[in-house]
Amino acid sequence: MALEKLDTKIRREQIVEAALSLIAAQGLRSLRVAALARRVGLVPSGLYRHFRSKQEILDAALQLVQRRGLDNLKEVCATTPNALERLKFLLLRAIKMIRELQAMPRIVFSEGMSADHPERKRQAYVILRGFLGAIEGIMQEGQERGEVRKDLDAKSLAVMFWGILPPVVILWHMSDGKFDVTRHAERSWELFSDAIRAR
Amino acid sequence: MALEKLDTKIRREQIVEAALSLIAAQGLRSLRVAALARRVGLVPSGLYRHFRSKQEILDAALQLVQRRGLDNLKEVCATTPNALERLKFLLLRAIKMIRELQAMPRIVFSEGMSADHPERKRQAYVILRGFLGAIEGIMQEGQERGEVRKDLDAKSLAVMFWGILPPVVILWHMSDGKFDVTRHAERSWELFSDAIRAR
Amino acid sequence: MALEKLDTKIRREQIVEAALSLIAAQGLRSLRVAALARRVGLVPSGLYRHFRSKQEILDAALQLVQRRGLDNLKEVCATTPNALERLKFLLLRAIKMIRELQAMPRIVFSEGMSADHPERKRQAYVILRGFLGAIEGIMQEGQERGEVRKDLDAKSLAVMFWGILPPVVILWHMSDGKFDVTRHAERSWELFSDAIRAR
Amino acid sequence: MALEKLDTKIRREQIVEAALSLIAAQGLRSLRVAALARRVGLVPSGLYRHFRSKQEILDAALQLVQRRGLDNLKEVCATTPNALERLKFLLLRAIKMIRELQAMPRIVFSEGMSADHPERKRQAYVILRGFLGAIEGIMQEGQERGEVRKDLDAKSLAVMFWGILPPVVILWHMSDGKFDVTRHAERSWELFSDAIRAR
DNA sequence: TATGAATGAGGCTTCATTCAT
DNA sequence: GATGAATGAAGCCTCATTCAT
Repeated sequence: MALEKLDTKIRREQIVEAALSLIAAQGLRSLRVAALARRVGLVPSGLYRHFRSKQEILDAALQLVQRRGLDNLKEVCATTPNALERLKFLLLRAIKMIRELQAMPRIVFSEGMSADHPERKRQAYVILRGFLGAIEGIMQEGQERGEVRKDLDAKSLAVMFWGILPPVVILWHMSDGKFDVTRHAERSWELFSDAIRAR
Repeated sequence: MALEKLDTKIRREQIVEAALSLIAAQGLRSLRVAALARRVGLVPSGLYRHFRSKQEILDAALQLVQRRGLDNLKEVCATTPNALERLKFLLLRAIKMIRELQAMPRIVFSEGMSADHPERKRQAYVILRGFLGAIEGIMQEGQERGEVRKDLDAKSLAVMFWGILPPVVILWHMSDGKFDVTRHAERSWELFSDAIRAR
Repeated sequence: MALEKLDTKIRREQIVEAALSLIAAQGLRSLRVAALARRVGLVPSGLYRHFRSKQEILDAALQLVQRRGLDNLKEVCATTPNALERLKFLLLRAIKMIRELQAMPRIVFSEGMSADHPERKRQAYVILRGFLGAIEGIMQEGQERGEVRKDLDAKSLAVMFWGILPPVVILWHMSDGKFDVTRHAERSWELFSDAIRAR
Repeated sequence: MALEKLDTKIRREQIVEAALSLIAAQGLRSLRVAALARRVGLVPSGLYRHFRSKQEILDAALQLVQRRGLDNLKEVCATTPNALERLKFLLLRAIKMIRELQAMPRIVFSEGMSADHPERKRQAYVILRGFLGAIEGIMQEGQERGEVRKDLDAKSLAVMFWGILPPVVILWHMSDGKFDVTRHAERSWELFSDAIRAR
């Protein structure tokens, strides 16, 4: 219908964005190239001019997720040197992204990840470890700066911090958005930050 | 091949168990009736003597998950009246079940849940809320008995407690079992129980 | 359940009768051995003690239909020597049988007849021709006895007479029994008998 | 094999035509999408580009049958105002169509009609009643114009006239085309038209 | 004689992908 | 760059039938 011919670079972005959005809505395994094509105003076969396969689109989506996450981290770190503040901002951003772009966590938790292609599962794990490493860095800095208790393992704390997200996402999804994620995240954060704050 | 004829009651158990196991390994959406049949030494159509459809198998799996969870709760509550001890035991049991029967969380988080049949999504949510309610009850009792801080909302605490599990499961799965779930769960528990313990 | 062990002869009759009844209700192609078995209080595999295959049951049903038809003819012919009266009685009996045992026409018209096994199609044709032949005989006698017009071909008249039935059955079936078959058959008969009556 | 790509409009026609032809040959219940696809030089899944399901193909076939029947009626009515002539032409056309496109009656009589989807049975009945209504109209006009006996019910006459067809079709089919339909139809018509002609 | 578990062929449909236009 | 027809693999399920008990 549209028959609007767009540059491949623009198309690739559109497609990946649409993929993320659909994954957010329905999960990775439910992603159909037909639905994806429709979303960008194309016909299924049209996608194959821009990507060699569905897999390639998924790979690109994963990379986008990584890039966004890292951008988030960078921006947050630029805002304040305080570890607890950084973490709080990070959490808020993540929560906001859950609403806007729920795909981010879903693409990472997704079962499709493993079943289809162990390759991508590994890749997702690498990405996740990257995040965890970055958070661990923040934790360590916080310990060095006397903001975070030193008797706790920075690595464990990083996992715990990140761990606030999954249950929130799950409840958000299972309750069809009725569960108040922001409130719960805030309460979790209060308890958690109180518990790890250096006294 | 096998042609070992077994009673339908036994077969049903086998099949549900196998389904849970496959879901644990590959996710709900990846569950194929062919694989399931092979697992129990049957031909695909053979399953249909014992269940009317794949859906029915999934329903049975969900019910089994629920039953096991409730049994866990009951047994744990019978062991000790102390809220924090109950929760700790509950967590340990859950962690053990993650190893044995990782399907339990996955069948609940699964994206397939929603996409395929909203019916089952709702059902899963009901089950989850049942657990959360039970945990909330334990928390309240704990507050009344002076074991748990009274300035925190029991409902939120229940969600937070349950929330220890999802990240653990995810990491366990993504790391192909290399992530040390027990250790992490214990550390999370220590931090959490310290934070909520009445002073 | 029943586990009532019955003589094979009785069972065979039961089964054929049930087959006819089911065919009457749903058509030949829709006949399932599971349904058939249930109808006689047996389990599917139980049928195979009495018949070697579904085909054999169908063959037996066809033969029963033939036998009943011939019995009808014989009885009617015994009642009166008058051709038109014989035909009228025959028609009334057939109509009554459509209600009671609609299978008779259906098994003959059935599409399954041809598709599955040309053998049976041929057989059904033989049976039908037998009936038509008998009716033709009645017509000829009627012509000889001066009851039926002699300028018409007895064979054609036989087909026309028999031809009253199919549309009646079709309408009966399509209208879910709401179409008044008796009335229509009577009117058809009046017109037809008037038209062929010797003047 | 063929890999001849054809326009969807053409394909739809081809497919419906092929469906009608296969139904004519083997009956509605015997229609397999594999056979249908082979007939039009496609692979089974190829049909699904042009129709959403087998049901849809069947619906289209039914509509085609209706359209053809109505076209017939219209053309015949345009030829002559005389009721008996109209009916005769109509019969001849129908007989010709039985040869060409025997599916037309079969799709209407089919048992599959009822068993599979009561919806379609109802639809077929509506179509049939449409025809019967049209024929009734012709009869009434004929009565008004003094061509047809007024002492007979137009509705009944319509059913009787239409009723000439089913036995003809059945015999044609059961005899594998050896039964001379044209001759029989002509004789039936003579008897019938004589009987209803106003004197 | 009857049961019920098991089989294998075959049915409809979905979906990622290819290819000529 | 985009379309739309076609493909083939794979998925779920039905059903007649066999066989040990």
